[in-house]
Amino acid sequence: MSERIALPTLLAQAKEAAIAELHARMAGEGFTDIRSSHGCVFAFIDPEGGSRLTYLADRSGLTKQAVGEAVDDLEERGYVRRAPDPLDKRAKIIKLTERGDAALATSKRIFDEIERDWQEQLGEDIVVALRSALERLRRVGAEEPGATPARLRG
Amino acid sequence: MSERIALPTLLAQAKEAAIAELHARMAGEGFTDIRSSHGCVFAFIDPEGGSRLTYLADRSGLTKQAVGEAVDDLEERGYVRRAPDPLDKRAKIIKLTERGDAALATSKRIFDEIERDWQEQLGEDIVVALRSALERLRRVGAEEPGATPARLRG
DNA sequence: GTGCCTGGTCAGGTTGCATTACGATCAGGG
DNA sequence: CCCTGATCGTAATGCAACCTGACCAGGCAC
Repeated sequence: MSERIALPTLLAQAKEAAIAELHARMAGEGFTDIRSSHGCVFAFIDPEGGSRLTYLADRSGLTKQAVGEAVDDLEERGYVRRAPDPLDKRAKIIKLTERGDAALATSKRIFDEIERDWQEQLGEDIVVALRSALERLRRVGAEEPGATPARLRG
Repeated sequence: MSERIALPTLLAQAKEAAIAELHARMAGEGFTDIRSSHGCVFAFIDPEGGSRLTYLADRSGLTKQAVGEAVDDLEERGYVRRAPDPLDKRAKIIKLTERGDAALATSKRIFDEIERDWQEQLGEDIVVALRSALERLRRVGAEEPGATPARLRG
């Protein structure tokens, strides 16, 4: 109780804990080669039709180069593949492979599980309040001129 | 509304927003040369008697080398200095200079201001609930075997 | 003393980004 | 139909913020 810990510190620790938990459980289910930096792909890719690199970069707030590296990595590991875009010969569509699809589904399930675990440990109302507060914060932040860097997940 | 955004993403965005705001305001008050990576020092140093490098490394969850680099940087910029430890000739005590003290005080004030801003935008009860939830999460997390990586602030 | 532990530093490597520059393609006038 | 300018992805390069491993000086126990 002695010291009031700064909010960003608390936010960062909570995020770190959740991400670490995610990767631990992903590894436990056989996805041992997925790293946080792949999050910019999984978090925003269209599971059905795939997405363009530029789209993923926009959404994640990273540069095309950074996302391109993540895609290279995921392609090597068999989670995605690059297909030509029939509408634009410059562009490529990044699509999930079967394995990539499984990884995405698993990660989504684990996120839900973690949130439920937190609810059990803290009480459902508290976690609901936490989510609600963060979502509101996101909305008011989006309206401001500074814009959001976005990022995350994996 | 369509998609439920993962909690870690929300946490990360909130943290990012707060940290960016902190540095913007710090710069506005003349502290233009403080970066996030200096946080491991400011967040855990004893403002009165100073702290050892090893202590800061422990608390922040970083290696001695990483914290040492931050200290080097802050020393060059005049925020801290290394003094010999009278109790142990191997050790050095990292102490805030006058300027470092001012920077720490300013950052604390700004953190409070940001939290109050959030309260105005979202409602006081919501931010109080947010803080409370994060603090509880921290406490249950600390009890687990995985331990906390800690980190942050600046 | 001898031997082990600990505080800090030095050297070198990796990761995750950014900036700049580029060839290929598209889209819209003249 | 070509020319201009924007856009898609890539390549090269650099840098910040970390890490691991090796080391020395000093403390501590026997």
